[in-house]
Amino acid sequence: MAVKAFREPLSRERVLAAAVVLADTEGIKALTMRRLAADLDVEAMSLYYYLPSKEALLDGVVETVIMEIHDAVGRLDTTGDWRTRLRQQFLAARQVMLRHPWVPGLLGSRRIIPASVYAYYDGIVGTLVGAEFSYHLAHRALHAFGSMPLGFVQEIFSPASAGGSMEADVAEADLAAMAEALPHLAAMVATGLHDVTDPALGWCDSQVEFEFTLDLLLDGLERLRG
Amino acid sequence: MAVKAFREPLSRERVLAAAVVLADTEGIKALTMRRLAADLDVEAMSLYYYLPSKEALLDGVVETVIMEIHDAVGRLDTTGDWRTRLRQQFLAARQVMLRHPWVPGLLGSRRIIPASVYAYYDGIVGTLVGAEFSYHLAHRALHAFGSMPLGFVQEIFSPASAGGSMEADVAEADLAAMAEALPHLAAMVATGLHDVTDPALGWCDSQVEFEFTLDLLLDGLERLRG
DNA sequence: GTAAGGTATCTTACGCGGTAAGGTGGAACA
DNA sequence: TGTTCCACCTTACCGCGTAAGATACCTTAC
Repeated sequence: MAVKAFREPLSRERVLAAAVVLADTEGIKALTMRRLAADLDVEAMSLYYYLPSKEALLDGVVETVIMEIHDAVGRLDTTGDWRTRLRQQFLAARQVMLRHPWVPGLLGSRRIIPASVYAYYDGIVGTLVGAEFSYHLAHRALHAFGSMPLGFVQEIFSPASAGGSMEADVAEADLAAMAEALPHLAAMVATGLHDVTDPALGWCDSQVEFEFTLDLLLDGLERLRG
Repeated sequence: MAVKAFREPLSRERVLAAAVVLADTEGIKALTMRRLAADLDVEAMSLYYYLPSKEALLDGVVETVIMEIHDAVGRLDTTGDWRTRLRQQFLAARQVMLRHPWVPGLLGSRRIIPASVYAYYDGIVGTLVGAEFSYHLAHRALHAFGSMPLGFVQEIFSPASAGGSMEADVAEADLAAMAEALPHLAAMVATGLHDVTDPALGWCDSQVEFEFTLDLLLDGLERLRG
């Protein structure tokens, strides 16, 4: 008689957690129902006992990561003025996103936004109006922040799934030819574009770039405040 | 004898143009090889004579839209200071994007960036350094702009494919319950969030929001310039 | 003990997706 | 009159999400 291989029973949480791990380790494209089931030592259709569809799975995965951000933000201390608090908060979110570089793309494809996102943004509005922002300006601020509260910015060059940095691309291309066709970009690159230690969430999305843009916005809003 | 139905021969350009039209009219999900072929009165595999893969098709489609932006920007007059020029330019790009609301999502999923994008950004750098920006600040500016040169911003709420506006969502939900769980957001909505005439590229991505954020960035950069 | 019912998982099968491999008709050229 | 090449078609495969239903196991009731 073979030893019965007991396995942890499934659950919505276990499935979602495994989905996040799978996306983290092998990319979002590897996240298929069959593959996820295999990772859980189960058949694909068994997942449908806990999730009605793949769309629901992806929604759940997004929600899982949002919760991770929410938790990270909740652990921050809440002393300091509005700028300090939001700055800390967005940077903490960014640390979470760096662990899940496939989230921005996925988030952009969702049709419905989990309630936890609304709760998260509600807190941001609370911080702003608590600092004498009008609701009107707070609303504008939310738009201006874009995806920064969630820890990322739209990156045109080299999305998360790409391995190559611009430096690599440039190295591949003929630099001389580039100087001819793209004189200004070539000059910019030549002027020492980066030290390139932290490609992180896409091309050039280093800590300093994120912070620069964030501060640009915070400064501008500070001037309009009150 | 049946009348021979002559049809325009295929070409890469014709395929790409048809793909853009298909995505515009029925959404990016309808853009499959079989469906696109059917629209062109051809079998799916025939497309592979002009394009090596679906990925290449999508790359080509993106490139097609970039060219459309490039052309629109090329028709603008180039008098005025750097702010005026870039502002005009980004707003012109936005008009193109409004015709192709599926592009932001698609662009985010591309692995390689068409050369035309680099050419386009080269012009922006040219404008900036021509206005006494250092290359360093010009680089920062490019990052700060994010996807604005291409005419859109990262929209967390309600991506392009979604039909619902936040107002609709809010109307569906119990407003009283929302006031309880999300007091600040509820207050913001109550304060008359929008007139909601132009949902356009996603939730609240109205012209005024786009311009507000753009001006916030341009103002900040102007202060750092020179 | 056994029958009934519910819970969690598996089996099978379908239609649709991208695309590999190779076929075919006609025009161009020898 | 072949031969070649171009443009398009036919067939087929595998992986995907998932509908429908079977099945093993565990309770609970009698």
